[in-house]
Amino acid sequence: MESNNEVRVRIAPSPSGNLHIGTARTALFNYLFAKKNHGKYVLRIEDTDLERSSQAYIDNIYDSLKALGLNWDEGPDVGGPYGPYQQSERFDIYPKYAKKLMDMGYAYECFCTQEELDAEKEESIKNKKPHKYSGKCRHLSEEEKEKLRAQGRKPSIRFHVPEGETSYDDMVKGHLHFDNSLIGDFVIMKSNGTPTYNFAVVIDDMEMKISHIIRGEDHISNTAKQIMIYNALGAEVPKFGHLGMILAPDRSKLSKRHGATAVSEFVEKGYLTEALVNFVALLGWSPSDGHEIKTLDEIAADFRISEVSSSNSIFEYDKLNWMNGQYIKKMDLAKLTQLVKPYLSCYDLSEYTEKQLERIVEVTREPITILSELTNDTKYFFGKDVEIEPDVQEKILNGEVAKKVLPYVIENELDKWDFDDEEKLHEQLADLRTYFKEQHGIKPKETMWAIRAAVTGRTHGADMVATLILLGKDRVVHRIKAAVK
RNA sequence: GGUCCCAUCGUCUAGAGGUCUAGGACGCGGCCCUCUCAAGGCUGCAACACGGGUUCAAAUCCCGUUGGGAUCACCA
Repeated sequence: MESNNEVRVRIAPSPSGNLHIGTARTALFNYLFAKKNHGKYVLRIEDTDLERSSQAYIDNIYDSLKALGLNWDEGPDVGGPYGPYQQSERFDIYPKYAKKLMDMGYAYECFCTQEELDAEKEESIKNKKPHKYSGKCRHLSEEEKEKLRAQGRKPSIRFHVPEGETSYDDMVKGHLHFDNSLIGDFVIMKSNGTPTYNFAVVIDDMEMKISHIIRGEDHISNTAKQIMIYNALGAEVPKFGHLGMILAPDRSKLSKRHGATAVSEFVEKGYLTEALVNFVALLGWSPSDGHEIKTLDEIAADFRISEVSSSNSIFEYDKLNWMNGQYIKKMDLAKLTQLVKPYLSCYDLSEYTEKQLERIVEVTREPITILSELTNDTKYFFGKDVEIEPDVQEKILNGEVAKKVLPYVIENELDKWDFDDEEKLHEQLADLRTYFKEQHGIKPKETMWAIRAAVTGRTHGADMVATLILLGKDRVVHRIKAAVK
């Protein structure tokens, strides 16, 4: 009895593209549900459509899921008691069930050609009637079937939809019901001998003992069909829960033209997987304590599927960016430095030691929101010379303040500055500010601007003391002298 | 078009008949801090789609309207 109560959920992506952020959210909610209920979380690859599936996409799905921390208990790579976990390796089991259904009178062979089906469809559209398969092959005699077969026709197998109503209690939407008379007899086995999606999922979920199915609400209409198959097979119907969709800001389906859609694309852009998971969890779910920055484990402990919002939610970058920034600020420095390196590949990293690189990341990480910003934000650390922004040249370096400050610094300060001692240099700069404020009435801010402009070519950037020390005396002297010329 | 789902600030949401002159977060404005950009602290702006009911009382329940979404394949 114990095994019957075990919570088993699954995520069943189809490898016809990289792992979509929406699929990632579905995976996350399944994972959370499994964790919260001490159940198993299964990964199944639905590659029934061999034409569109590829190994590269399968690898992308594995990598993305792992990067997000959504590790599965059973799956194609790790195995498990109910394998295989890849549909293309399960092709021999579906016909058995199809035959069983036919023997019991729940399914029948359909010899209609695509053309005939299309004609039927057009006819009903013309008559403004909702389209639905007529069921004309339902009562073919053995002789008729033989005749059709002799013509070389390969039959598909259709499920005979019973009369009445199909209903169930959705874990997030509540009670749902469907009028069976609106559903035509649907194909479960294609004429080429492979199962259709609706059939394969049911067989697989049944054999894999899936207890709860959490998925996007685009599957609601499939649910009726699937429940009918479970019932025909005399199998226990799992519990269903349908999540609202993630929409783009224009309320359409999230697609390429809105920017990144695959988890791997977000990662390439410089989003941290921890932030991605956290953000996506907040689409439809909210923490009971109001504290939104949470680890996967914390979210799992607080997760209740019944409290998930049943409406769609819009994917806005503002909050994702903010959250990503929060994670960047808090992340372990050594780890972050490694993550950042790919974005710094255009520079000669050998100019600095590993420790110094870490320091560069440490002092530049503060204002950034995505990792890729660091490419530009660390630019002035590299190379002997620095590129001065036109605006900075004009407004700062050509200004009166710079003309006073910079020569003074060259004359009286550079040799005194302590490039090895952060505290001392900090004081020396503070003294310099005080000096110009008292002697020339120049604001502290402006004094620093002049130096910053000369050394970094910009008006803002990392902490000045840290920057000077990192750059080192040679570069600083060179750059300040170059600026006064 | 048929069917189904959904509807609180711009966005994500809290809210399960009275505690709501509707709370939080992001974003936006202001102030403080400050060598800059940030961060942090304080603060301001901003929503119950509309119309009917039910009830002493409705953001919360019911009906309708409108709007949005999904789905109607031998794709998954």
